[in-house]
Amino acid sequence: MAKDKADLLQGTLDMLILKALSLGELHGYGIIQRIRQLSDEMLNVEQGSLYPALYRIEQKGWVSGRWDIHETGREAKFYKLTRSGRKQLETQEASWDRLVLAIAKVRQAT
Amino acid sequence: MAKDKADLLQGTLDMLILKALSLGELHGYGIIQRIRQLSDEMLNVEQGSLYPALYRIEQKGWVSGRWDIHETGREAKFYKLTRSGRKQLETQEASWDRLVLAIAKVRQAT
DNA sequence: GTATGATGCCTACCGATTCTAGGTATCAGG
DNA sequence: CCTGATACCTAGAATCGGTAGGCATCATAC
Repeated sequence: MAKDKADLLQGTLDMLILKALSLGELHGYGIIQRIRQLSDEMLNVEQGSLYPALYRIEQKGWVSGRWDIHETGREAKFYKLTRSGRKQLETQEASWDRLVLAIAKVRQAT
Repeated sequence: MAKDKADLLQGTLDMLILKALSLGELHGYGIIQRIRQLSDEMLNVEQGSLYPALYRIEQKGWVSGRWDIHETGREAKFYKLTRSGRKQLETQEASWDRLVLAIAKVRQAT
């Protein structure tokens, strides 16, 4: 990965994917681009990370996918957040906030 | 793990251990307690996570351990941060900050 | 006095997840 | 025609935290 790109920590990718999809239906490749763009190029999700993750997430019922043809005329598999997925996003965001807070507490210590 | 305790994300444990030791020499069991206490009971590091992590970190030269007897009269292995470990702590804190910032950016999106 | 829980160390294995590195195909632009 | 971007996928490596066990000592409670 490029030196100015941060590696993800395990457990954050699901949240990022769900968040990306919460902004609207999107296909896999587009999810990568959206995350990269929203993070000001700081986060780069590898394809080899994304597709297995999407599959896992779909198995859990958090997203549903369907093949379609988008405006450019090319086929792609579009994913949308399910109701359960939206709930899961909230849960994961809350966990993330708790973790960030807890670590901040430890780091405050002198 | 107790329901009000957060699981760590992979990659955060090293930073927490280094931070705990940056406050002063400590033995393994004490590191667990210090992290738990500093985080207001939000972070609970399991022994099965800590000892292997300590070993890894020592191999990397970030901490150095020595057996000693502490005030209670019991033996314990005390670890202290090395110069390299202090530098590593700074690096990991910077990475953590970047990740938190990047994820915050993604989450801001509407 | 003995049972229990806290302190203190350790290891083996499991499970989850991300990355690397490959593969395939289409399409636009130089 | 060749390259890079778009778009999908998989296999395998590597990492790492947790679970579950083991061992020993000590203080406290019953």
